[in-house]
Amino acid sequence: MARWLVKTEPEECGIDDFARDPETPIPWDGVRNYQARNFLLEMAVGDEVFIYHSSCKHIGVAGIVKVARAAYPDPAQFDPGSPYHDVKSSEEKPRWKAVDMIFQRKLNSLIPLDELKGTAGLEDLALVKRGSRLSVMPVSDAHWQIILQQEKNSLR
DNA sequence: GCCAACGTTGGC
DNA sequence: GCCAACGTTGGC
Repeated sequence: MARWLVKTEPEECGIDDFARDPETPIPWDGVRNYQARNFLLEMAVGDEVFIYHSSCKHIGVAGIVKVARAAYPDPAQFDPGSPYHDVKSSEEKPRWKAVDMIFQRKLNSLIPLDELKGTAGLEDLALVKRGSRLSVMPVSDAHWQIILQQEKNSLR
């Protein structure tokens, strides 16, 4: 099983939106970057995913969701009314993908970005690298465990 | 294929 | 709101 991290603006779709209806998968759409899309394509049902809140008051890792449906053509790319519409994409040759994700749990407390940056062992995580704009990224087992350990540490 | 211009991301 | 960093576009 692989593990991932995705960025989102909580105003748009944060961990609380998953928690509100924990039995219902939510489409993860609107990814319009090739590197991020390629990671979406690698996701398998059951993979665990950190939800990271960006561009907001409390920036950091907020919770965990699971992949509920593997990659399929993102419907938004065909919708002229959508901000994610892509005129260069077609039903025959869809360019962009979506996956569905479902709630797993909220972290006991949000792990802020500056804590992630200050933690030994996370230097290689794309998230903490300067200028990184990648919105979907793999998380190694080691990185995953370090971040969960931070959650435990914050309880003390 | 190069690269300047442009639009977007995202922390601050 | 600012702006640095980045990805994409399009002329050549």
